[in-house]
Amino acid sequence: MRYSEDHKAQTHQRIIEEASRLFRRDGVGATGLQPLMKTLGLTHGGFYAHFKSKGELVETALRHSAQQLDAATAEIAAGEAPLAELIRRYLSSAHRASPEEGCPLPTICAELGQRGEASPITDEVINNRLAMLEAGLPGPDAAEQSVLVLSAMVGALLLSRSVSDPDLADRLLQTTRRLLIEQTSAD
Amino acid sequence: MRYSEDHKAQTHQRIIEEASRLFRRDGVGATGLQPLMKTLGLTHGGFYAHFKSKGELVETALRHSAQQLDAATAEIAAGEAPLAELIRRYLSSAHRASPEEGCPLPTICAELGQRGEASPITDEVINNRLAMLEAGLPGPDAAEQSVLVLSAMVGALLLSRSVSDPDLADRLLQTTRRLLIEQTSAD
DNA sequence: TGTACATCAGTGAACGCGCGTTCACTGATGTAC
DNA sequence: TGTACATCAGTGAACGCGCGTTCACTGATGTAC
Repeated sequence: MRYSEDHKAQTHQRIIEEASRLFRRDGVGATGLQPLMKTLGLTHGGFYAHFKSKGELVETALRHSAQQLDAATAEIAAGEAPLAELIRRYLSSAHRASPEEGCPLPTICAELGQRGEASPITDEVINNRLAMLEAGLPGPDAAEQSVLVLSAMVGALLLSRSVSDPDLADRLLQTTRRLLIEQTSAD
Repeated sequence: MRYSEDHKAQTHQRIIEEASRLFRRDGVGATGLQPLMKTLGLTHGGFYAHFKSKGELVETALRHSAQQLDAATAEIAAGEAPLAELIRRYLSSAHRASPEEGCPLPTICAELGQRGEASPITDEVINNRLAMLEAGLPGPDAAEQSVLVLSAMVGALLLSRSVSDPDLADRLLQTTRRLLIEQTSAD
């Protein structure tokens, strides 16, 4: 082989990681393969030595985002008051400002949802998030509450990111955060 | 003029209405001017007799969607238990199945939010929705509750539309609907 | 150890396509005489 | 009332561009002898 032993595997991984970031930041449609490869210091032709098509990369990158998210959540779950901490971080200004490192749901859902085909990965991500929330929720209706909490978190983050007035953006995030934390600890 | 008196005004309106539908259904980026004009039985060149650019149409069509939404909400507000009815309709299967006739927030936000510039129209739409919800909410913290309710509605609709398993889609919609209605009437 | 060869990750030009936009034009209508 | 002209909504070819994808190639490396 041309390069050192696992050079190809490393490049493969670098493509996935950068794609995972750009898809979340700009959306899948707005992320071109040419700019993506250029970012990695490569030319676009080489892409097809790694993936059959852009669609395959989308699938793989989305799965990568989901794994990354699960890892971050698991870390939080080890601490104390994990649910409140999870809500706090999800609805933080940091998460609002860095979609490329955060939850793929707000950015990706609207785009992949309606048009084309809805990938079963979305179901998987949502079910995972629901299960994690449910584990932290008290009471017999934890399963149902988890749906409301996830909806509110995704919705508030999405709205907050779309707004041009920074005060409104903060208010959306902070109010939802406060009410959700109150509500889930009081239950 | 070539055609009857207000022919141009009619065409102008037809472009806005069709664009308003397609932008909500497919997203702004995925809606081409050429297919749009073809749908109306026109050729694409004529578009620029009506709008300066696609961006101007986006602005206008979004405003149209917002007005349409306000009109529908005002109608509900005239009936009894308007808040519960509003939540019920927002989180209905009909709304899930017909994004082209519904709320522009889930489809449009993710796309227009981060990249490019966030239009102040989004702020306007969100502020309007918050005000309407607040009017229907009891208690002194109606303003804060309205933020949670809107976030949960938008989030649940978005997630429900992105999912491929119809049972999960229904569960997201129905659970959020039931909990929100319970919560807002108990308050 | 030194040379000849095979491998294959990455190169970069080229493809067809649809996009937003421009522009010279057409031709049915309303207006002027 | 009948004819000549001006208007301008809509036509359709053309533009440059970036997209996803293909493909003949290059050249540094590992392997065989």
